[in-house]
Amino acid sequence: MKLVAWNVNSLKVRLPQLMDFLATRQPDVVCLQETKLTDDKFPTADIEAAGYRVAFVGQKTYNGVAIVSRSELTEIQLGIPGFEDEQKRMIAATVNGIRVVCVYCPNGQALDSDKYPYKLAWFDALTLWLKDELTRHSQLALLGDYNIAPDDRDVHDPELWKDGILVSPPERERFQTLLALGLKDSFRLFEQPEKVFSWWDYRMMGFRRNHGLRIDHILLTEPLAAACTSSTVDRDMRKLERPSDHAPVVAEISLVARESQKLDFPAR
DNA sequence: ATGGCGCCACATTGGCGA
Repeated sequence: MKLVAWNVNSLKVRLPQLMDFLATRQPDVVCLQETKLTDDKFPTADIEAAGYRVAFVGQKTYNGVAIVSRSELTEIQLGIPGFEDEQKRMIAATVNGIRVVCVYCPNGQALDSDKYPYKLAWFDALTLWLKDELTRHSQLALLGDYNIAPDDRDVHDPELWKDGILVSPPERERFQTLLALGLKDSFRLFEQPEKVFSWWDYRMMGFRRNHGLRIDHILLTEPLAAACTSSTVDRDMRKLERPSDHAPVVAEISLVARESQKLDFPAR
């Protein structure tokens, strides 16, 4: 089972790339961020014609998230329960027994911006809800654009970014708090090359020079982490004409391993 | 290295992203 998170930076502009991605990569689940579309403009027909189902929630100009899936989507949740928010940044659904949580976490803009405390509060609300959600779902995947580079290994030039937005200690603490819920960073389950990133600035030839950050992540609960066979970044999508500034991140789960896990360690 | 690029909207410039 192939799970993907991709910040498309406008689904209107990137729809042809998404259609090509579905046809060539054959993913099972794709979590999209920054669709930037109101629900009445969402391209449901195109996605269904490609053999996928989709659940979405969006708004004009900013934010917007969606889950594209080969299999049925049930228990769809829009927004973080208990957290009042105009911004459409979270959608969750159950697919093949896996609770899929798709997030577009706030950017924060700058440490002295009003958007920064909002970012921290948003993560706290997400964590509080996930803690509850995890009591009901042993198989949960948290995918999306976290807008946090967890470690200096995830930053092209740690000195340049030191203590700035996306890497500040309070943000990194929020990421660690998610891991402390029992989630694993799928990318770090495997030996990886150095300087693998998921986002590169459009300016200054950021991609060509690999001046990037790893801020898009797929976190997995233990049963899914044990069944995870690979976690990679699909850099080829960043090489296309008119690319998103983010590349898709991909995790593969062995359904056979997942099933044997369930037999070996039944839910308590 | 202040910006640079790309996307969006009550647009032809400014806000925002990261």
